[in-house]
Amino acid sequence: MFQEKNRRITKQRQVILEELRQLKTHPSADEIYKVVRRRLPRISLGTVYRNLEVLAKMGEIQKLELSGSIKRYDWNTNKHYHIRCVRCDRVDDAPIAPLKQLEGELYESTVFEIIGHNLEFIGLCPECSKKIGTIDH
Amino acid sequence: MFQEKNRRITKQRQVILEELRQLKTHPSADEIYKVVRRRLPRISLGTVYRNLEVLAKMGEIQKLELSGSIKRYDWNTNKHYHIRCVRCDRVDDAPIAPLKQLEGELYESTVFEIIGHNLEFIGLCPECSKKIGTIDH
DNA sequence: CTACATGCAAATGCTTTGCAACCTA
DNA sequence: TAGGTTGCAAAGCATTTGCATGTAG
Repeated sequence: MFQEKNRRITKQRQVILEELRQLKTHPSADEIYKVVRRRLPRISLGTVYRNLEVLAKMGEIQKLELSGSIKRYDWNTNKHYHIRCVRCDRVDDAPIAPLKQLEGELYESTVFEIIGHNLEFIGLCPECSKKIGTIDH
Repeated sequence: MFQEKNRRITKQRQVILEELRQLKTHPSADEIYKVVRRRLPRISLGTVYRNLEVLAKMGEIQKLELSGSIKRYDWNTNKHYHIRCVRCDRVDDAPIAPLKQLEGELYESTVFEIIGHNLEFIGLCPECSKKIGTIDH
């Protein structure tokens, strides 16, 4: 069901997973590529993308559904929320418990079949906050 | 403050705004382009993008912060939530009141300076739900 | 008149894909 | 050895940008 295809354990796949788990941040494919390349200098960006996709499908990692133009990946596969810096795009976990009753509230008032929800906070990280001084743009 | 520059009322800008308000959906730049081109055949996609940006800065429309790879625009400038079809990317309003206490909950437990939040529901629109029959992929 | 705006095309940034060579099970 | 996987390069797609020309105020 979850594994329609025979997945293989390749060096590339292993290292990508290890490095992502060690980072403990929410890196983009390119950030993962840069780190992994230290151990596997010949790896290609395409392979990183393909493996992140595969690992997500396997349930080993989580592909984040965030606004913004780049995809990010999370070693933590549990459902949780995030907060993103509008200025530098840094992403942290948002320490707030999952809202379980939300989807039920919507149930009777939408024609959609609800699958889930994403909650994302927007803000300024300490560094950017310092640089800007105040929130105005 | 909101209008650092002298904005001009051009034919293009007018038509884009009118058409967006008439659509009452959550169109992408390209969808708006297709519609506007019926009235202004020589308009360019670049102009559509530039004007959507300007109109959003002017507060006439809202640029939506949704996950997924394309930006969408909303004639409704009030804060509200959305539900997006995972399959066809259709976006509807989510009829649920804004959660006002959310950001306060986070206030003490994050190092970020919170600006706001986005809540997005994910689901299947009636059409896609019919086609698929069930949620499994 | 003079900024701001437009059309056009080229460029950008992120992601995906085709393909031959290469491995893993 | 069969079929998934890789590296490489090219393609894809949404969006942005440079520039000469056009136009609103």
